[in-house]
Amino acid sequence: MLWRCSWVKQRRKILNALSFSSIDGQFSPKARETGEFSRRVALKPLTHDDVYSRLRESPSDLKTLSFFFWCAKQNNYFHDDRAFDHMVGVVEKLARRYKSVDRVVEELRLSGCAIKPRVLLLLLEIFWRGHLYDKAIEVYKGMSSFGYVPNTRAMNMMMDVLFKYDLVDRALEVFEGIRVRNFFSFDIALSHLCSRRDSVKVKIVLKMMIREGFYPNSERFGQILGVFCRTGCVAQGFQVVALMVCSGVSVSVNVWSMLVSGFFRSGEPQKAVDLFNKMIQIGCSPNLVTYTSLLKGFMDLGMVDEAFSVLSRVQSKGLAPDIVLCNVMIHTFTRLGRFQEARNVFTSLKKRKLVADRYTFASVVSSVCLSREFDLLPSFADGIGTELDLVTGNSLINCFSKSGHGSYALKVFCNMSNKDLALDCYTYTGFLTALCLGGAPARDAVGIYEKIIRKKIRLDAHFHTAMIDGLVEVGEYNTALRLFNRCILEKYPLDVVSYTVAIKGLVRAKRIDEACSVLSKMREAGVMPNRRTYRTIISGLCEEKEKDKVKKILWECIEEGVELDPNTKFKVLCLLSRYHRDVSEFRSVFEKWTYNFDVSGSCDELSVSSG
DNA sequence: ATAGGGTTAG
Repeated sequence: MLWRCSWVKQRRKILNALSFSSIDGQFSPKARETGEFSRRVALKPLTHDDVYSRLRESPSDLKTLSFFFWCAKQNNYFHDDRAFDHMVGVVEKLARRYKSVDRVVEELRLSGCAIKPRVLLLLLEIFWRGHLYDKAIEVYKGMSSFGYVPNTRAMNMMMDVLFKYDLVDRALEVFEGIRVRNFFSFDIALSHLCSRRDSVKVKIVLKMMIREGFYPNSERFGQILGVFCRTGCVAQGFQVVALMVCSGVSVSVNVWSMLVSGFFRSGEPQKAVDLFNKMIQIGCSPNLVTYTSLLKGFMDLGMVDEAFSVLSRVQSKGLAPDIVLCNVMIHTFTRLGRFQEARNVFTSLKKRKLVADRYTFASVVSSVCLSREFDLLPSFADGIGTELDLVTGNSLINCFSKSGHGSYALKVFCNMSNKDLALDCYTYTGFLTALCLGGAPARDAVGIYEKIIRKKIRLDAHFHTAMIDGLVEVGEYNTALRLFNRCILEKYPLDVVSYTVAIKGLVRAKRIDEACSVLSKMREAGVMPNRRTYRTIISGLCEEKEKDKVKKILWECIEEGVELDPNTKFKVLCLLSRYHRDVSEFRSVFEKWTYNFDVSGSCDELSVSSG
């Protein structure tokens, strides 16, 4: 833990170095009362080396512990890390022998050691340092049953333990219960809340901390800034930078880079660019990380030209791309459908003396999958046996199942399950897709789907949609729609794709009226239909020659400003052109359509390349 | 405990 390395430790070192302990040890009457230890030690100055060798030589664990407590009681003597670390093994043995902490304390008492608050506090600290958190909790509980009110230090430790056990609410209860919070109270809370990326609680605790007159150290400041920038609270990040300046922490390139990516993440590219210019203005030169943030930021917002200008800037600066930048480039080219260029970056890694990592692998797998160059897959099969992380595994499962290599996909899934990874909805979605495409009986797939739901992990719309779509694709319309309706009832997350898939099922089942009612239901639920939704329902209606319904939905589509694909437009034209009155009603719309046909017939291609 | 990066459905 970092917080031990601060000035408290320094102070102890100084005090110990000054050897006040020797004077106290010799003349304090209390020391004489403690018997054996005092007679042996008190005459000499109490040094860390001395204490350590005595701790090691001590014949019984109980005696060792009593001696440890006795030393700690001496004025201005503070145990060093070595002594504490040694005691971890000792108390571990005692706890094992006596089963419970209460019994250890009782045995201590029987052996003549007075049980004072300080004793329990030290015991707590030993367990805490030794990561024996269950025992630490026992000591803490024991304190109150002895009638001691835990002090700030004890409560700090307990809060830390509760955070480590993921008991955030209880940890914060302890935090709030600390009457006089010190720097460490805040620092521990902030460090845990930062690693949990809980920007809301970080905000609250940081405010309290400053109100009570403390400032985070530079490392914690950086962490806090990182959390705000990553969670879309860049405005707060900005305020944190102001605080850093006030408390004398230097604003490094890292800080600027974080803010740049933070502004992009919050969808404010102009502010990111302004900041970038500002940093140059004040003489802080951007590095590869800053450029990578810019590149990624522009790409995420579809500002392709700007993104490429960043690349040429990197080139003109003579900066050699590192593996992260190369990974971003592979990803960028893939998203633009420029698969060959993505491949070129990948093959250039060797020349650049860079080593591909799991990010590279995951991006390349997805690139191969999107480019449908499945013949490259066998080379990935080697990866199945190797160390897979969650994302790479997910990427592989997805790629294998889409390319009809269901058995490989299942192999990866099994591999991941055996590895004690926290499988997420990507994994389960890929798994279900592999099952459905691999021809598993619908009933089995649904059974597994329901089992996964019962796991109570966070599932998203993709997951449910994959199952429903899988059923639609094998013609199990009734089951598919039953699951879809249950999703609505249970308020499972559903998105445009989910509704579109359900409409597809209804269209295929020739239940056109129900398809139309799902369309209006989705609007009521606040989910707006997109081009694919309209394409699905309008093609269905055209096939059924439902002229009037086509007209109604076409108007809605036009009103919502959704542009149909050429294929669907053609179907509509075919159906309606037979009726003069309808043609005249839509004349202006149709004219625009035919104009667009002439200008660009490659509408679909564009939509593919933009993801 | 990390300044920047990777995976999904029609």
